[in-house]
Amino acid sequence: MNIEKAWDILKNEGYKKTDKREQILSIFTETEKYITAKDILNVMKKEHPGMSYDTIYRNLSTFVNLGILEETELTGEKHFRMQCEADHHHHHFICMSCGNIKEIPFCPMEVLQNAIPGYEIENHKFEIYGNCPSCH
Amino acid sequence: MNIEKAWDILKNEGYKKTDKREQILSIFTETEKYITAKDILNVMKKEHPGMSYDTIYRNLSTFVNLGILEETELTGEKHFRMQCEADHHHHHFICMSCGNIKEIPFCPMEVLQNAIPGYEIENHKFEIYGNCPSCH
DNA sequence: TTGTAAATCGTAATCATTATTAATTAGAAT
DNA sequence: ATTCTAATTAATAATGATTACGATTTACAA
Repeated sequence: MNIEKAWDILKNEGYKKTDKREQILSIFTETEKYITAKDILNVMKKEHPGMSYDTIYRNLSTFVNLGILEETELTGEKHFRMQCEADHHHHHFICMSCGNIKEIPFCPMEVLQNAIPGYEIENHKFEIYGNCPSCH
Repeated sequence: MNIEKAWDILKNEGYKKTDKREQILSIFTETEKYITAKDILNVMKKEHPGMSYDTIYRNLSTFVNLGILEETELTGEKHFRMQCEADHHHHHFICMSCGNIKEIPFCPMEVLQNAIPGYEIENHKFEIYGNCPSCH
């Protein structure tokens, strides 16, 4: 996902083009990591001292709903990152030292469904934490 | 895990036997579901109107540290349940209708480590949500 | 250029959780 | 049984993330 694609989606859904949205999106293009609402505020308030949390949370929520961002819960806080381009379903390894992520080309769901017949799987969470090779 | 076993652990670690702890533990023995601090307060304040959140959170934290309870993060809240007796590592299917859980006799970690050589896995989260056969 | 709905600001409210202090209590020692 | 002491609890306040709200500003279509 890149900024142009994000704007295509936003425009298509009738959302307006604003500086704040542009800036929030650009922050996400500059990192691979999962970041928090606070991280975004810290960057943005340099240029816009009167930046409101409402603006950030509202837009993050919009972006997640439109599939522009993906969201996960890490140690009690919501973390966000750009939705992956990948057309295939996948999961992430999250490095606890540097915060970078690695795509895991593997999903245990097919195997799993056979293990619990009769159970209707609607969603799943599969995240792996540790240290990446460069932080090892 | 049952109450007697829990008290063995607590006594062994020097914790005192109190009514509040007894009651918190007994609530957990009466359900398979993951429940919140608030759920516990709601039950306990019927008998002890002046029940304190501090008591609940402090004891939940103690119980988790001693391996009496297990903890998970569901929709932004901490949820708890009795630690499984099972001596083998496993995961849970969580029914979104009735809240009951089913043990999944399967963990994708062995397969996974081969898929990302060089990455040091320290922890993982693997939870499956959906509807169980009786809620289907 | 103007009108209007959308977006933002500034701030307050909410919700879960943690911390603090004083009072109470379990269990050991006398 | 009584006393002592550290552990536990009650009551309440503080914290931190997130959500909500009224007033103001802005994007953009007519």
